[in-house]
Amino acid sequence: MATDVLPAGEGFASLAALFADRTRATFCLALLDRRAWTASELANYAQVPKSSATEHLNKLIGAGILTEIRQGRHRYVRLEDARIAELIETMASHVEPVPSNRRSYTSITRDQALRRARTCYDHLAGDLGVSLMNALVAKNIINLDSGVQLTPKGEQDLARAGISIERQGTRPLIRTCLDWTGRQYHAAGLVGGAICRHALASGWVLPTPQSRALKITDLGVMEMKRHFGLEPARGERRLQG
Amino acid sequence: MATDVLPAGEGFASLAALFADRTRATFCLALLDRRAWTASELANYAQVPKSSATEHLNKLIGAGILTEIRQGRHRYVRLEDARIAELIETMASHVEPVPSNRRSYTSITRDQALRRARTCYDHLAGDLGVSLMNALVAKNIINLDSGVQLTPKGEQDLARAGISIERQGTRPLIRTCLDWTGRQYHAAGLVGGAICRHALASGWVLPTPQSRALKITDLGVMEMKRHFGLEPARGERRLQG
DNA sequence: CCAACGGTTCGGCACGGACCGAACTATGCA
DNA sequence: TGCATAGTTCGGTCCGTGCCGAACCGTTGG
Repeated sequence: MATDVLPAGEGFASLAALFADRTRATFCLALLDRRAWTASELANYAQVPKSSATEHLNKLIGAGILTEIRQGRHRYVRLEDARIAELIETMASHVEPVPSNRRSYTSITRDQALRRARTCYDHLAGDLGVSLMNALVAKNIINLDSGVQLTPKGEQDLARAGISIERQGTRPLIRTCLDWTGRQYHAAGLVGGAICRHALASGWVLPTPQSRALKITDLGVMEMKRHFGLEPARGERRLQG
Repeated sequence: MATDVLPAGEGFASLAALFADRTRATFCLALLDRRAWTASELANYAQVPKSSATEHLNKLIGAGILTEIRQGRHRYVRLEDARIAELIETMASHVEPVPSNRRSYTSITRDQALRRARTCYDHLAGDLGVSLMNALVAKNIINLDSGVQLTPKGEQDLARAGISIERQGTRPLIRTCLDWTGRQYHAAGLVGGAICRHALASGWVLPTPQSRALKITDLGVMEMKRHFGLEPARGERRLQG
């Protein structure tokens, strides 16, 4: 009869429509790596203007597929939860050629490199940035008792390592900056910048041609252990935030 | 880099697009009951013209979501396989209000009624039609040795039950007709029509107002058991084809 | 203060695709 | 044969929505 209540074809179709766009689908597949990506990174990855990315992200966030974390002028997004990730993986596994939610080798290694160590503005990020942050706290170079602050002892320790902090301008001495994962922080501000500059200048890390990824040298491993008590982030070391 | 191979956002989006239409979504949810539906039934169910239904079915079949079974002028479709059904159920379970892939009570009971017994053209279908067919074979009223044929004994048995078969026109004496499930057959042709006519005339089954569903009466249960050895299809009796 | 940069808003454009009616084909039955 | 019905094809219309550029906003750092 015409008055029958139809099953939720409406809602079902709406859900599917979220993924029925090439760009949004590309976003979601990229986000399967469970990292938090910035809007620009996704836009660049999917080859669309930032304005388009914004619109797509609004839809996906509004529908509860993604969550956002605002961090200064950055907008990090990631998959809402494990259920969503599973849904996307299930759907992706039905795609013809190969159940490939895995990516190309170069893509994987590039991601791993970025995840391990990279620059963020002018400071260190990635696993390296996060564990450096932890080490600085452990060694009482900075403390988190009220906000985040450089300790007098910390300033001496840094100076002994060859890193002098020149107070200048309005830039805060030290700031926390949200890492890619969206769960952990690394050090920014004057201190973060100074450490990064020194690490590059001293050959602790090497820049990579077309990327923000950094390569940690043997010298870097040694020196960072000596000055900051930093353990090398070998293999798949995991840190909880 | 611009030359990077993007993950299969393309195929992923195409898959999602299949479900991103209200009508196709309604079809798929309806088909979750695993029955084979005809194109007209789906069109009627989703309240769209048959021409639209045809187009949607072509897409879904072309994409491997549905399979079709052509039966005379009917086009039965059902979900391709269990994997597809699971995919749809997974997606449907993410739809907001309630993980409702179940349907309204009236809808369920109407389905059950139709599933149990109904007319198909002028003959009996549904569980009743299928088990009647089986009973007719068991009692050697018809045999399936070469095609399907009415036996001389069968013709006498039917006459004794008050059902006389008048050979007339070009309509075949007996035919098989694919049932809703797409797996089993019931009896059509002159014999099928005569049995159905007699069942209605004798009060073995009662028609239903706005539906092709039939209600089996106590008399019908008794008589069909007596004449055809038909066991009453109580409760959820399942028959394998 | 200014410059640089990440992100947003807005308006216009264009394309896809869902819808529908009407004519047509094919099957089943009299 | 003819009639009724299931399904298909075709053409036209219309709406949604993805895309993009340009101007704008807010944060960061100098």
